[in-house]
Amino acid sequence: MIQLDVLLPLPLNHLYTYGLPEEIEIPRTGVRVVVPFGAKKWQTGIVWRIREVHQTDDALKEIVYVLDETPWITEQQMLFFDWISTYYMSPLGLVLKAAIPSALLLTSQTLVQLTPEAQVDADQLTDQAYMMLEALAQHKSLPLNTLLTIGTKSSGMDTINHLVDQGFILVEQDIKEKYVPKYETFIRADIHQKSRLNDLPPKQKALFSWCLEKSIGVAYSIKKKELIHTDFWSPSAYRALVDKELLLEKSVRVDRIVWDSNEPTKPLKPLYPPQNIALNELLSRLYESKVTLLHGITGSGKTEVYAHLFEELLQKNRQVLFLLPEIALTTQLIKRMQTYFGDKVATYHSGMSQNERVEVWRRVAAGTSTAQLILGTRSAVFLPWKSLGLVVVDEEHESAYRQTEPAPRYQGRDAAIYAAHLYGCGVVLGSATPSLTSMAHAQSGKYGYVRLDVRHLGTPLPQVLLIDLKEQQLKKQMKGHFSSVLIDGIAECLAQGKQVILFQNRRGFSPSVQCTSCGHSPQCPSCDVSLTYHKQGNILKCHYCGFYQNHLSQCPSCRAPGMETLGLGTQQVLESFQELFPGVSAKRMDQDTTRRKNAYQELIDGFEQQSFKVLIGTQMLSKGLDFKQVGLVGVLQADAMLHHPEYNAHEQAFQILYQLGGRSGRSELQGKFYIQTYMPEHPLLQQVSRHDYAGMVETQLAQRRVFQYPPEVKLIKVILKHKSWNTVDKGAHWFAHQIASRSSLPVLGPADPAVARIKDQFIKHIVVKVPPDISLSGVKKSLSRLQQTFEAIPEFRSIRLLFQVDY
DNA sequence: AGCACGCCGACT
DNA sequence: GTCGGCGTGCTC
Repeated sequence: MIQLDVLLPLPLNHLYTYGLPEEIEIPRTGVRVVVPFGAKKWQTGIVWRIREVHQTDDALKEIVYVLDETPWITEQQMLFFDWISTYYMSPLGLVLKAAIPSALLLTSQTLVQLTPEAQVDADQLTDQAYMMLEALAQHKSLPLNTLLTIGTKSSGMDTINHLVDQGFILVEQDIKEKYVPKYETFIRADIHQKSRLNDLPPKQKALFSWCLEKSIGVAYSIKKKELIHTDFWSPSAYRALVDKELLLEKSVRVDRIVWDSNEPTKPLKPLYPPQNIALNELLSRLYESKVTLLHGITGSGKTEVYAHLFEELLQKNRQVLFLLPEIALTTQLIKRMQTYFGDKVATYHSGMSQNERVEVWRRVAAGTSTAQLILGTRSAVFLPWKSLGLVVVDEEHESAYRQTEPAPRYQGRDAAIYAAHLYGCGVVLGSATPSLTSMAHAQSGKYGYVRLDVRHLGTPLPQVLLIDLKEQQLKKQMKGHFSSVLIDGIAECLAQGKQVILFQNRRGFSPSVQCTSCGHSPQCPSCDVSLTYHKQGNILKCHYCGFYQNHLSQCPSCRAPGMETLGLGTQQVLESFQELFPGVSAKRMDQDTTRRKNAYQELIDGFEQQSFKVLIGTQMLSKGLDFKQVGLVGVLQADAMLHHPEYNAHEQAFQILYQLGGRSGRSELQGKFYIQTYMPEHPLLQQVSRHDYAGMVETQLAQRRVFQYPPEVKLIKVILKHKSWNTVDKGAHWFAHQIASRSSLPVLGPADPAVARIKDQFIKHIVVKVPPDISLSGVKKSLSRLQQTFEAIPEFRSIRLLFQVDY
């Protein structure tokens, strides 16, 4: 008997075994199957293993359908998914769910309908049963969930079961294929009917003659869409011609992702000598299938070097993965690649429709010449590569490569490195400010290191000025949150006709509000955070669970008037800016103003085309944007970044500030970079002011060594959540104690995270440090075992426990 | 993740 | 007495 081990896209840690009915042929591994799962549900899964066993097992449920002949999941992907699951301690089923376009997974919806010839005796029925049958009589068939809303809930299922027993209704599974191929209507004119042209009424005549001309020599060459846009279009005339069979329609399956451009591709730009040196070094390392760090400062032209690398591989018919932290921010980059490589370029990211994802998936699996160069976000590593030749991870230090919620909680950059290892190809990690971890690997020789440090246009690095807020306040030089130095700088810059960028790392109007008489600050009822004031709608909002309430001018606690806004957000910066510079056009860019589709691009385009002079925003501003006319970048308060409680706060602060500074002065003139701070003597800010990346690396790596943080040790975070504080607290202490007593590993916590309660769940963190001489996989195994023990304790059973590896 | 089952307080 | 809330356990 053949048994199939099936992987289901659910948070389950096991494969499920099914029998194969005799009439179904043995499928290949990696194909999709539909299996019964649970009481009355069908699920789509992937055949992971096939086994032949001698004794039959009647208790085993059987496969319902085999959906494919050719697998959607390759052998290499299976290995890769397995690695992700083990390394990041996430259920394999969730890796599958994250990896495969959901359109490939079917939905089962239980449908209920009346048995056609059933004789129903209405007197025998309960009211509920009667109402259900009535509803079914009207609708032919209804989903089970809909039917259950009729009458009282608790007895619904019983009633339905009863009706099934009596043979009045039928219950069936209706599996719908979610992936819908796209069809387009093509038209051709019947040339043999040309003689009838003159008998036609004018509208039809015009349309038909146009089509005739287009149809010469080529059948079905006219797209209906195209026809609609001509001057001859008339729906009624068209209908008439189709009815007379003068025009013939044909529906053709088309790809969604064709690059719709007739522009021929352009040759690559020639490289400057330093770029050429970097390219040659990268090429020589590439074929050793190693990881190389390309450390290229802002403006050094890394992208052109990548393009030359891509060309080299595309010519050899190899596939290339170009990973980007966020695709929304990279329209310029995609366009640039398309002008070089045309339809070889395809994108893959969460913003695409599921159907588009499937199209890309198919092409990558088939190894077609279109979609050979994939520009994608982290999920693109899961594609079914056929001949992967190179992975480039741009801005490798970006935290957006890490997925934290939901599981699998993986690091896209590191996953890409493992994938490259699996497919036997090289990796290039690019950044102007490489992560400390990558830098440490480069120093130890584990990674290759290529430096590209000449700004090819000769633009000098910006001049950095640290503005001491304490001193400015003493001298009464502050106007709101702007120091006079900054104001003067902005005024001078604007006078020169240049643009200004202002950075404030917080969204909303201000982080919180507080009563001036009793100090009361409205809190979220479900999370341990103060509500944030949003001027739009005059509301207080929770950034964690979305709760909001009206902002009251009277204190809800002491009834005194005078609720004051605290702290500083982008909205407030914009307002004070406009008070200081009336008439100067300014806009803000943060999550609130860019949530709408295309809003981000519109802002960027507007700023680029100088339709406004000042851009005020959050972190988003530091990401690879290229504005030619920015003369000054100002940071309103650098201190909050440095006080962040994460172990890598300083590394991240440096990266953000350094990249921000790079936005200033991109053409021949030196830009200005003003940073307001209460701690101008802070070593990290000093390093920022000297553009001293190397110094920052040295200091921070030394600190990490002393305090035992990555890359010195590996970190695993254990997160516990429960609605009762007592329960999580007990559970977290138990867990931390067990790790400490069963191993010699350093354990931090249990500790409260910055926000200790979200959506009514109390949260505790435990951090396990794994030194290099201890097996990481061994530690993970014991943690998983400990989790099982933990979950067997009744008191702790309802605590949600999850792991974050290399966070 | 769903979904059923079972236990318990709140109402016609 | 039923209704519906949620906590718990299972899915080959």
